[in-house]
Amino acid sequence: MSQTVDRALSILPLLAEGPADLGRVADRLGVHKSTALRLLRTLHDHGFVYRQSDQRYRLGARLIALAQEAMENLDVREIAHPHLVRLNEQCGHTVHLAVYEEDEVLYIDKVESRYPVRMYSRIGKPVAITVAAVAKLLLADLPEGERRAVVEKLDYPLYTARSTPHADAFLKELAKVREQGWATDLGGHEESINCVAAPIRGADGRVVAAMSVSAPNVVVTADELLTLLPLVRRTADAISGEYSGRTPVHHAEPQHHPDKDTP
Amino acid sequence: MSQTVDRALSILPLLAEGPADLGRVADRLGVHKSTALRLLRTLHDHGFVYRQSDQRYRLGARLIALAQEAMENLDVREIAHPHLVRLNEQCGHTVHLAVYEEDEVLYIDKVESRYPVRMYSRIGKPVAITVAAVAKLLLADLPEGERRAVVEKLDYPLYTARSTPHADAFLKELAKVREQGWATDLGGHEESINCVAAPIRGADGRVVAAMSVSAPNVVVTADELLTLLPLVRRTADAISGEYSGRTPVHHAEPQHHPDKDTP
DNA sequence: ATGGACGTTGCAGAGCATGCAACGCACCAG
DNA sequence: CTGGTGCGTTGCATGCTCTGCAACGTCCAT
Repeated sequence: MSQTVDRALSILPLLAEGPADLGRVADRLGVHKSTALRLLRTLHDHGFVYRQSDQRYRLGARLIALAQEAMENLDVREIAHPHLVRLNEQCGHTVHLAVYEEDEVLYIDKVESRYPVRMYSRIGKPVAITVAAVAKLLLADLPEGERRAVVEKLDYPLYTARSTPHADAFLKELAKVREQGWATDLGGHEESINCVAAPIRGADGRVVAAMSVSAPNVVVTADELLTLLPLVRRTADAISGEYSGRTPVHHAEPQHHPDKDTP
Repeated sequence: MSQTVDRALSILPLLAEGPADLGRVADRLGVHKSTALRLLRTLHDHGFVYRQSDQRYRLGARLIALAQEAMENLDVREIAHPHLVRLNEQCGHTVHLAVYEEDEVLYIDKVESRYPVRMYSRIGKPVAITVAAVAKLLLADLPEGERRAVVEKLDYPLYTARSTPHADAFLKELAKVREQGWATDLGGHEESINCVAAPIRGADGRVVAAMSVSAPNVVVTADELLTLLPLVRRTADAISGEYSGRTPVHHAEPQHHPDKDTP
């Protein structure tokens, strides 16, 4: 809508690929160098880009700080975190928390597995939306029309032989997931990794987030993982209760939340 | 430099404080509602802001994803991480990694204490620059002129009785730190928390990052913490060596880095 | 009903971003 | 030393694009 801002914002994903010099930025934007320079300067003044010693531009610190604030403000995350930790203490596996936002599903919290074999994922990274168990739960709860629209325009990469192959299959899966109130990903993203997930609901019953437990085959089989389902669901329900204000919050675990930072 | 972009970017920190509606954004920016609307729309199209169900605007998912990429691109972080983990395994305390960037010092990695009493801090949050041990190391290494300039324009909040009170004291402290090659924060930020920190240097000897071990008094006294200094310095030196390409990288620990994400 | 609060749209005017060309600078090769 | 090339930077005139206004639609509370 606003050309100048549009161009400026386009610089950021570009720099996310790695540092770039002025000429490169100008080229990629399709504008004159002087134009790119002024945009970069403005971004720089706000701390969104940083000029490293070799004069090339990188993404800046303010961006990281802002994103962190954005996550802190997600109150589901704050409420859920102790529950995720407790679940991890009980089962030992990696626990994820994810939300849906405009065609993307995104991890907003994670507790690492206590087993030596861990999986790689990261907070803030968009999830493989067509296969992830948490994504299924979040999409399954969208209103019919929006769900169809989103599902239609997705790509369906075949990560493995068990990946969701196309929109139709995905819609069927979503229907099943909505029906049963939980979801799995059995080797759909990586052959050897299984997940089981449950939804977190707000006061109005809408799914506001989803959580999952993931573990590689070498640690537990899919069947064994499924035996954790009741526990996962109970945890998710507990979070739902607290989030929607139904459950009085009982601080069971050693809390640590004076809002201060320390070196 | 560019008015439009400038205004648009100013919206983001504003939204970081919490969700805001159109009128509020327009007021805070000092522009007409229609102007604010168009800026917000542009930000929205790029995923930097998100419109929640009550029509108010929040920071969006792309921002989080971008910041994550920005951090991944910091190669010090990648190299340092396994070392930080190992250090944490050895001493059990919270380990931090921080860098300096344009008048700010910022945590870019953290390994949580294994003791039940933890401290609160977060990756991405600017550090209390006048007292943090890592900040002292990073500032101490700036060129004379820049260091003075930065130190002069800082605020010196008195978090505790031991906080650095003013610029002069800080300059003295920095001189000492530069001299000895390591730094501490003994209750300067929070009365009961002590830190000991060491610098990580690039091939040219410049300090590129700093790491610290922090622990509350109730777990170890300041003196006990200081006995960890050699270990902290060795760790920092190991990272320096690897970062500057002097040390052949030996993958000692169970690595887990297929660049994929999983639910 | 009716007023107010809020988001949205079309429009005309001008403020502001744009591209150009010229400059400064570092680096390299001759 | 000198000419050349590749970079970032600056001043300026042109006109595109952003701006504020006013009017409209909607929702909600009075």
